[in-house]
Parts: sequence; structure tokens; C-alpha cells
Amino acid sequence: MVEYRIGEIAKTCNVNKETIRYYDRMGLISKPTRTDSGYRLYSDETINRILFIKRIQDLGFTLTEIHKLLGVADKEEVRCADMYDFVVHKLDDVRKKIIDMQRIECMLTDLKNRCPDEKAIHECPIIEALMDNKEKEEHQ
Amino acid sequence: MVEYRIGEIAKTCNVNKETIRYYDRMGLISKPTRTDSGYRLYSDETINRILFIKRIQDLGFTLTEIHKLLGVADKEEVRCADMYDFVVHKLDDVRKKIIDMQRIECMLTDLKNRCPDEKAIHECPIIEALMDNKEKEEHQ
DNA sequence: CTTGACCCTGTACCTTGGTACAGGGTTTAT
DNA sequence: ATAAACCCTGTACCAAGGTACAGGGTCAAG
Repeated sequence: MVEYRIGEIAKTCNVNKETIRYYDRMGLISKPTRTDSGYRLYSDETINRILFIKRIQDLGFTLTEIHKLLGVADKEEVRCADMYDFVVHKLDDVRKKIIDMQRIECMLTDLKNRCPDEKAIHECPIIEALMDNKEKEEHQ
Repeated sequence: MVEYRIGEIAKTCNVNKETIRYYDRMGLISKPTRTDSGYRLYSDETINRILFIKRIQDLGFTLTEIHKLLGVADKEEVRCADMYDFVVHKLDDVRKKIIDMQRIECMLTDLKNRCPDEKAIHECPIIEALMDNKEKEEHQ
């Protein structure tokens, strides 16, 4: 079995060496074997795992979630059901977030549309709209 | 003009006292007057400003952006044009983020759909899909 | 006159996902 | 044999938006 030093792994996976040590500390990758002088030695398995981590991180999973997930994946039994639940749960999260963002989009669009064509006038309808609890209070 | 102590303001605005001191330090609210013993005293204006901050924070603005925005708003001239640009820029951001999230949603949905009805089997299609660079490598 | 509820400042700490040294040791190439 | 390139550990630091003390002062009620 071929073994690689941290720098090679970093280059292959396109991550920082420090990131790999960080994943090591966090227990996201299995403990490497070491040379007599203490250098870390990793196998292809770790390359796959790092790429896996990066891929699902892009899907919006946090490292904590990934950690849990990998724990599940490493167990072999029931792992499929757990994975399924995990993905379903995350999907739910993402959908909620999208709805939230769309709400924000609406509000911003609304604010934008309040602006007349002549943009350099003194009263700002945007500020007024946001400050609508101020309405008839003091102006100083 | 009525003046309130920090605790009252905190209760009214439903934020922590520490948060108000933090906003004070950050220059997000105007410097309070003080009692002889150093207690902060705020007016209604500050209540409105804190509520304003909270409202646009919910719209996805960071405190740094809000700081800039309030600076613009306090200047009175050109403020409307700047506000407009700000909102347009933020709207763009939000739209990009939504598209991103929708891409993630698609991928998660795809992963979910790979699961057969019998969920407790040993091979996990989700893990397999995510690990597709592993394919014919070692199983140990 | 003392207890409890306030308030003050200053500093440290939290989370997340790393990055950046400092101060060493090792290996490889010339 | 020595310099460059690599590795090690341990610690501090980054953004953001606060929170949590520690160690003190102040104010109103009983």
C-alpha cells in the first residue's frame, strides 16, 4: 500500500497542510502511521475521505455534521438509514433557508422599488420605510 | 425628553444590555448622556435606531454594512442615492445566494432519491454517490 | 444601614474553519 | 557538508456578533 506525506496529500486534495492537521486533530480522518522521525503517512483512503469531506462541505454540511455522518458511515450497520435521515434533515434545512432568503429578496425588491427615478433627492423612501416606527417622532 | 437607562432600553428592544454597550463601542448608536455616577441615558431616538438595526440585520445586512449605511443616512445629502445602490447591491447578493442554495437543494434531492424504499440495507447509495472517486478502490 | 437590583469598565471567551507563526528536527539534492 | 525543502508541535490569531465574568460603584426599599 502506497503511503503519502502530508504535503503530497495536500497537493492532491488541493487543501492546505494545516487543514489536514486540523482534520487530524478533529478526528475527521483516521490517525496516520508515522515514520521514525514522526512524519505523518497517509494512504489513498485518506485522500478519498478528504475529497468526500470537501464535497459534502460544499453541500452546506458543517464539519460537526460531517463528523457525525462519518461516524455513521464507518459503522456499516444501519448506516444507510441514518444517512438517509441526515440528508432529508439537511434538505429540510436548505429549503427553509431558501424560503427565508426569498422573503428577504422580496423585502429588498420592495425597498428598491420605492425609489423614484430621480435618485438624489433629500427624502429617502428606503430609510423612511425601514424607520416606519419613527413616523411622527422628533426630527433633530 | 424622556431618558431611559440601559436596562429599560434592553427590555424595550428585546436585546441584551451587553449588546447595547457593544453597539455603543462600535459607534452604531449615538453616545448617551450620562448621570453624575456614569449611568448611560438614552432617548427614544436610540430605541428607534436599535430597532432599525435589528430589522435590517434580519434582512441579511452585517453590522459593518449597517454602520456604513447609518453613516450615509446621517449625512443627509446624497443619502438616497447611496441607499439605493446599497440595496441594489445587497439584492444581487441575496439572489446569488438563493441560486446557490437551490443548486444544493437539487443535489440533496438527488441523493435522497437514490435511496430505495428498503432503507436498512448495507450498501448506502448516498455514500457511494458521494464517494464516486473511490469506485473500485480497496475495501477494508 | 444593609440587601438586592441596578450600573460601570475592562478583559476574556465563545463558535467555525481554518491560517500563521515560532522554534525546532529531518531529508534530499548538490 | 550544507542549504533548501520538507516535517513536527504548540500556540496565537482571524472574522462576526456578541456573551460572560471580575471587581468594583450606586440607588431605593425595608
